[in-house]
Amino acid sequence: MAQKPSIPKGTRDFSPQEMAKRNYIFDTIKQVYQLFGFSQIETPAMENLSTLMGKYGEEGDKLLFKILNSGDFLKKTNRDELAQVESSKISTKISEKGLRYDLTVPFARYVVQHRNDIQFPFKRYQIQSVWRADRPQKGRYREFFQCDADVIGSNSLMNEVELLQIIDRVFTALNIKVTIKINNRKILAGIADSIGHPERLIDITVAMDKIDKIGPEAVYTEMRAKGISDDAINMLEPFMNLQGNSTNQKLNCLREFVGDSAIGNQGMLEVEEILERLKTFKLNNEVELDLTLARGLSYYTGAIIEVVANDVKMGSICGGGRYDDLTGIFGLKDVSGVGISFGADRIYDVLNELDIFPKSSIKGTQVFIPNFGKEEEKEALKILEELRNNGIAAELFPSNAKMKKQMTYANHNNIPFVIMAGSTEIESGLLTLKNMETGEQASKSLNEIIEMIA
RNA sequence: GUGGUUGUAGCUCAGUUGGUUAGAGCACUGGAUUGUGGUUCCAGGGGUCGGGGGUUCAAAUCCCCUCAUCCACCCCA
Repeated sequence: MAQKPSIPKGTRDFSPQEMAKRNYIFDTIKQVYQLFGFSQIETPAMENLSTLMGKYGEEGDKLLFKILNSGDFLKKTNRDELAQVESSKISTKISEKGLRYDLTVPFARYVVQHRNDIQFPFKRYQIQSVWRADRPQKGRYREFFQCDADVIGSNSLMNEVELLQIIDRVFTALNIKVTIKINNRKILAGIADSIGHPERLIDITVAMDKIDKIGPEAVYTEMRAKGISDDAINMLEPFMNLQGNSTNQKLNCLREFVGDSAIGNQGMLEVEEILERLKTFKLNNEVELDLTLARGLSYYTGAIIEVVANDVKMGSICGGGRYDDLTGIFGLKDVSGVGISFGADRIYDVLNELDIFPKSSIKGTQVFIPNFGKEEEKEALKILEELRNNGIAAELFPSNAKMKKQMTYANHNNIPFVIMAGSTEIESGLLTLKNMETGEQASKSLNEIIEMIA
């Protein structure tokens, strides 16, 4: 048993059937991205650690997979440091690269590096795997695919609106009912401002975010533990009970509250404009202003977006937001970007749980031809060629195995039609077509068969 | 990082208060059926019971350690 091979925790193999389903998701997303004028790029699986560190907050840094330097990496450390046994101190000496944690930061790096070749605003999409050293559980993997679309080099809120439309279209195409939650970091900053804790923005919002799960009292307790004063907590109370109110009610409450905070006001105006512009379009899913939506990634500065499936219990299946200064860290100032990311693996799990993968998404070989031997094979190859020329996916068994074995192969691979081309068929000129679902057989010419299946 | 769950055949799992040679279904191989799969019947191959240690005349079963796994929290896609 100890000899059994395995793969690292949180990673997965994908069987042919699973790949067909996954490709259906990727293709759907790709199609919508292209429809909105985004073009594709790819970046390496690994980045320099200096590119990745410090971009995702304290939690994020811990979850980075680091790659050990090649060669005798311990040479560069000195004995005193090693003796301290503090991995955080020596890790920078023995590891200079890491696996990418998301696609947004590598993209920001890409933009800075290729700024001379890019015509702004730059609309790119990217579908690649990312790695996080999290503990796996339901809907959470250590290696998973993100499908990102970002617009960089444009402040216009039209980008936010378009991204929301993309989200709506993708989930409509996939037949998943979702709630699109939006908020704005500037509103959260305004709230933190107004209660006199501008520096505790993240702590406050992360705690508020949990109100649905743990209730108001527990939220207050957590805030007190983080050093938020009772006065400030009291001021926050009206927000705790907004859940479920209409967007207008939320905005009204907010207007009173952050009216004298410049940044809060700005955020409110942005949200209002986005919602106003969205009215032009008929969306199939609800867009909800969720003032407790925070998102931990530290680079967001404006709009933030999160999508949850209505009918399945699962973490967010899509998220995103605006980041004003991500490229600034790499030396390109004043370039604002906004993007979204679909979690393909969670979407897969949702589709599976709801059992709504369309049958057409898992279509494989249409026609199977058993191999009857050297002589018959020649004829079969001609038929095969003709079928393929007509766009019909077809295959011939590579060797003259037993009929039972060959039929089992066709059955196992869900191939709907089998064409028998043995000596009797070759003599008569008519082929035997077997429908594997009904078991019926009929003599037909190749042309008739092609017409029927194509 | 914190808390819990479960480890028995390729897969899903039975296995009584510790007691002969550890079982079933599915899958696989062969046959009934040498040109017909999915249904049926017959036969067969497959296991250091996660690993190590302990208690006992005797351990899959009890105890300790360890590894793995899944789930929840945290965080997120």
